[in-house]
Amino acid sequence: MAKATTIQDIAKLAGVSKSTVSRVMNKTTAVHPEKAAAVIRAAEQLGFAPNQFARSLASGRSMTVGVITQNLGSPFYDAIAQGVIAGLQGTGYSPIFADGRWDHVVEEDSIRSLQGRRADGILLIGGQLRGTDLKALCGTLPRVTIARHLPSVQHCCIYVDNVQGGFLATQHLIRHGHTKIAFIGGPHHHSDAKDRLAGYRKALTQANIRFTTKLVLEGNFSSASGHAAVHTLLKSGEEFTAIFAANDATAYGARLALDQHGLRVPQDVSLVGYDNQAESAFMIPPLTTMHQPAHQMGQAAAAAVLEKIQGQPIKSRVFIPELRCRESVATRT
Amino acid sequence: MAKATTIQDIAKLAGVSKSTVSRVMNKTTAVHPEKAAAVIRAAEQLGFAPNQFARSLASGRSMTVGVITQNLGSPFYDAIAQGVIAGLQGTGYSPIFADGRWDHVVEEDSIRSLQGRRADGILLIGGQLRGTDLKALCGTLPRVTIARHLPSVQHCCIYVDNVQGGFLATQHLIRHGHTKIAFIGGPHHHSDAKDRLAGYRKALTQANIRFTTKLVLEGNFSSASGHAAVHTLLKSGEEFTAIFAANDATAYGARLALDQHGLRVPQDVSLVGYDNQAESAFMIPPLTTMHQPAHQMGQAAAAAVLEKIQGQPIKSRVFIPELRCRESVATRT
DNA sequence: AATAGATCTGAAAACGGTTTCAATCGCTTT
DNA sequence: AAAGCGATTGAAACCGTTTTCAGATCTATT
Repeated sequence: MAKATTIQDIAKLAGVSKSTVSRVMNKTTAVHPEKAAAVIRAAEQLGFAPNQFARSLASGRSMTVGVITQNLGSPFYDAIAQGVIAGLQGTGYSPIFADGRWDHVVEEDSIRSLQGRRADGILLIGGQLRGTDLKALCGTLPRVTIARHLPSVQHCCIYVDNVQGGFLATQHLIRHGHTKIAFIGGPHHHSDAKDRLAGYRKALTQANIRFTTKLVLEGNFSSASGHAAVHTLLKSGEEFTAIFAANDATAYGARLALDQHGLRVPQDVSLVGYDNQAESAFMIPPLTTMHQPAHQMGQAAAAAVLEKIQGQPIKSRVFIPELRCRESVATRT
Repeated sequence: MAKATTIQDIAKLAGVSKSTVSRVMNKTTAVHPEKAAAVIRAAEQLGFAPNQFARSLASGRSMTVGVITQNLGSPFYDAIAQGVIAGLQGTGYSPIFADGRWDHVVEEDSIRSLQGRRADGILLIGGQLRGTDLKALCGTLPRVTIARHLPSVQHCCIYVDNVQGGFLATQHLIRHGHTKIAFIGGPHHHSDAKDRLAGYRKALTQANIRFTTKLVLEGNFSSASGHAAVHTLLKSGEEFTAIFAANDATAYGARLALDQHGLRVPQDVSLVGYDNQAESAFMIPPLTTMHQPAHQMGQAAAAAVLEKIQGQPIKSRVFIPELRCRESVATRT
């Protein structure tokens, strides 16, 4: 490509010094209107796009915030990312995304790389990093904000209460008269999955329903795992009248398996999902599920990093998922 | 944060010059093993992360490729993005994403910003920019690669053949004995939507089936629009035995509307989607749809930019979507 | 033993901006 | 008319690397 135009070229064309050009571009100091106009004209004429690298190097600010998210491509984390993008819109800061893939090694690499890119702030969404590691990081790193529940880092956590979500979903089923409720969870080491399971147990306990491991199946948040789980559940012979799936994708798989076994939803088996994925409203029947304010959360997180970058202390904030009642739950008579 | 450690700090600690440190870090020139070891030790001890800005500024290479995609959050474009990420993995280049949102103003802004970030290459996926604008861009910009069909820019196009896709889907329906096939499309100005419609017409013509506008509905690629389209279609009284929806999301909406009107799929109405979204395999019944090799395409596109950055000419490449037969199409007897 | 390469190495010049500092200018104030 | 002030301005330093260039040290040849 042709050599990019620099501040210097503009200075020459407009007949001023490069300092003045810089001032016009950043509006840091008043310059004579006439000269300013000349500079702007020159800039337009030459199609000037300031070199961000030089800019950041000189100013020490990168105007970027690094976002480490998990499972890019999954509805929940994508929605958060959208929220972050929206929250950063118009603030002059741009996000740089990195996928932690729920792997603390990948995560550490990403942080390294973000560090190299001199992100002004870092947003950690979910992930496997242990509290102690995080503490260490918080010391050396710019300004970290965490979208995840972490007891050891009380301040600066923004998260959605997964145990409450699991509780609410299960309670909804119980209120419709169900007592034999199966739970198809996520990987057992996954914090979201663990929390939702905890919520499920809490609801059972509160309603004096005996908890049995025979009704909890391990999935991996995929439709295929939901499908498989229903097969093994059915084969086990354990009775159940409802299923709470740890996410909507799992619920889809479960629903298909049920259909293949001639079981109707909701007449024979009630089904509740988690995530309120866009497709859920159009399932047959439309799926009752827990809505997570992911977009809102992303925006809140973005706002929080921004505050933190400006040196303000930020407050923790927890979001509560809401039940979206549709047609996949029937009353057990 | 504490001032980041620089190459200079390491030089001092290791007792060498910063040039040497740079050489060790980049392996550009052999240095005495002993000194190299000292440098590495020092770097580790100080937790050194090279400042990418300084690096890029000095070298003139940013080691990034800007990718302008459309509709972040939609399955197809997300899958492409994943492919691009995969294709860039391990090459030393990182992607910077910007969402063009199918709006040429946004698109131009994004290109501007990417220009400022001195992306070494630019990948344009879809979008509204006109051929002439693109030509202009190709002149001034680094190395642009286009994932989209553009007759005016013959070289360097990577795309999937949407008219062939539309043709194949419609043909599948025709082969199953359907002649009254409704088409629920996308916005009429959307190139993908237009192409799929063209494919639909082509299949009809080839089979000597009269084309009628009464059977083509305009949607916007959302489930809600598919839902609405089926309502208006049914109200119109126009007969039909099959629906080809321009994407899977639309098909989901259509399928629910059909169900609400007591129409069974596929016994009463056959349904074909487009995209092979992950959820489609788990619909009731599993949805027959056109699979687009989005991930592969993303990888191919990434490979292409890389080649282009290295100054090699790249060849255009067109991908053909494949039919994924599932259970939403029945033979019309 | 002298010389030509071949290896290493450090000094210094970019890279393209921002920012500090001091100087100039035109007015207003005494 | 001299002094003081605020508004503008340019020169120069600096940000942390890479990269060129030339010098220095070794090794191998004659």
